[in-house]
Order: sequence, then C-alpha cells, then structure tokens
Amino acid sequence: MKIGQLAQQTGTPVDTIRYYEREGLLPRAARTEGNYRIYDAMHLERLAFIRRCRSLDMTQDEIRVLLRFRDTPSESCEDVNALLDAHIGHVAERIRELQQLETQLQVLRACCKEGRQAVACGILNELSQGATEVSTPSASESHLSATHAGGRQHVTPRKQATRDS
Amino acid sequence: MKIGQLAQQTGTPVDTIRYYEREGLLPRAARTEGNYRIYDAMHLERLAFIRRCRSLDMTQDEIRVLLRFRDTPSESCEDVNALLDAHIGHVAERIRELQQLETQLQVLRACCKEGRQAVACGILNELSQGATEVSTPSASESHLSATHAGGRQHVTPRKQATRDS
DNA sequence: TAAAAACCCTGTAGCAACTCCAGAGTCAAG
DNA sequence: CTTGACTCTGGAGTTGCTACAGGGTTTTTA
Repeated sequence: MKIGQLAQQTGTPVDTIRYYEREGLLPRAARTEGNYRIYDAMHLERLAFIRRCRSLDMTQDEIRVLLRFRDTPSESCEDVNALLDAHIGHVAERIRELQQLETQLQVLRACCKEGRQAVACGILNELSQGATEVSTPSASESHLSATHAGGRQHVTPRKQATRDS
Repeated sequence: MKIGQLAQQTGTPVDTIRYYEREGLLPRAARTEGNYRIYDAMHLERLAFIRRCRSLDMTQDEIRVLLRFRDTPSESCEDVNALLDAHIGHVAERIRELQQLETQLQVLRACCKEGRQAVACGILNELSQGATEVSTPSASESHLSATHAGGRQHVTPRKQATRDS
C-alpha cells in the first residue's frame, strides 16, 4: 500500500506520515523501484496507534515511550500507568488554568457596555491600569505559566490550515 | 531608562522586549550614543498593557487590534467587546475540549491495574484497537481540532526554560 | 586608572508538531 | 503519448518566544 492509501485509512495527512518517519515514530518504509514508500498492515497499526495517542494530546516523547512498551511486551506496564497519570495531571492542571483565565476575562468583559468611545472603554482602561507593576515578580507562577515555561501553547488553534485554497 | 530596567519593572525578559519591537508591538526605541535603547513612561505603559493581554492568553494579533483602539480613542469600542467575547469563546471551547479529553483519558486509565506485563496492559491494548479505522474521516472536528487547524497548542508547557543554568 | 563585571547590541537557530510549497520524478488511463 | 493523479526530496513557515555566539559599552571595583 502506498502512502496516499495509508493516509486515507488513518485520516493522517501524507506530509505528517513522512514527518513521523523522519522523527522515528514510524520505521522507514520499504521502497518500490520508483522510490515510492510501501506500507503493510504493521505500519498501519502503528500509525493508528500513534494517531490515537495524538488525539489524546500526548506529545511525541510520550508516544515514543508507549511505543517502546508495545515493542517489548514482557516488561511490566507500571510506567504506562504512570505516564498516563502524569498526562491526566497535565490536562487537569491546564483546565484549572483556563478556568481561572475565563473568570478573569469575564470580569474584564463586564467593565464595558457596548457603544462607548474607546477612550471611555472600561476594558481598555482596565488593561492599562497599574502600569508600573505587572506580573508581580514574586507572586507569579500562579495563573498562567505560559510566560515562565516553554511558552508555546495557546488557548485555541485559531488559524485554519487553508486546506481549501 | 535602559532595556534591563524596563524588563525588571514589567517582569518581561529582555529578549522578549526586543522581540516585541521587531514584531512592531512596541515602537522602536530611541538610542543612546552607544546604541543602547532608551525607554520612557509611554513605552513602559504600553509594554505593561501588552503583558497584561498576554497573561490573558491573547495572541499578538488580538493585542495589535487592542493597541490600535487605544491609539485611536475616538472610535467606538464595540470591536473591543467583540474581540473579548470571541476570546472568551475560544477559552471556553478549549476548556470543553480538555474536559472531554480528561474523561477519555480516565476511561483509558481504568483499563489497566498496576503491575501487569505490557503485553496484557489494558491501556496499550485499548490504544491498539480498531487499527483500520481511526479519527473517522467524517465525524472528526469533534473533540480535538489540533489536528485539523494550525496544530500547535498543547495541554501544558512541560518544558522548563532552564533559566537557572 | 585599569581591569573586571555587568550590561547591551545584532543575528541566527531552536522549540512542537506539523503544514505548505517548489520542482522534479513515476505511474495508470485514455 | 499526453494528461492527470500521485509521489519524491528539501526547505521554509507557523507561534511566541528563548538561547546562544561574538561582539561592543558602561559601571563598578581594586
């Protein structure tokens, strides 16, 4: 089976499959004479596994760990449990953060009724307040770690992949 | 005031300030003879504004919009309200997604008690199931848009900035 | 006054997990 | 034999920074 079919059967973009191969999540595929990748049922299953993990928002590193366990079936699976527990913890924490964030945003939103001029906008004014003292150097770490840690993740994807153009 | 002081007063890393300038969020600073950036109260206030927005997890584009409004005080602020409402919507949606995710993860977690061998691990087996049919091509869009859209964000930052080293 | 420490500069590369594109080759159908 | 669908590689872009390297400048200390 060629890459396009594998893509279709797993709902994975072709580019992503090649990317997984580069990253070592998928083993290198055999090639036809014309240098096309060919896959078998094992690849399909492995890719499906990966995608299921990704749909649960696991990182590649986490998935790598799980794959290693799959590949060495005699090991105990305690670490699998631990990994999952940690992941659940991450998710729960992020939910808490976002809930706090939502509350803050709603407070802010309540500062302004429609139709004022921007100069009188309660929201803009609120955001402008306390200019000399932001993200209190001591008492941060609290509500949004994005600044202090790796600082990637956002609330939503927001930008469509412009697949249609 | 030099960049280091501005950094300290706003709790912003120096690199980030320069980055904001490159991105056009902060206007270009004046320079001393030795080519050092110098800032005044206006810069401080603007940076504080930006940081407050970021702490509410707004994107640079959203912040740009808000800054434009701040800079044209006679405009009506309806769009500010709209922007905030949209942002709150994003946050709320992400919370819902993550809550569904958490549920799924807990179901998965319940598949395995401690100490089994990996070959018998309920979790690995569950993740391996249904290999021929994943992320149903029609019924996706549902719980995790990360795949279909820009595909960045993750559940948690996870990787420390190794600021201490 | 000179050396050392602390600060600042530019430019580039890296992160996560892809996505998109260009420019080229391969293959099946008409 | 051409058209079109598919595939290949390699590289750049996404977001919001962070982390150097390899310099220059200012301030502090001896």
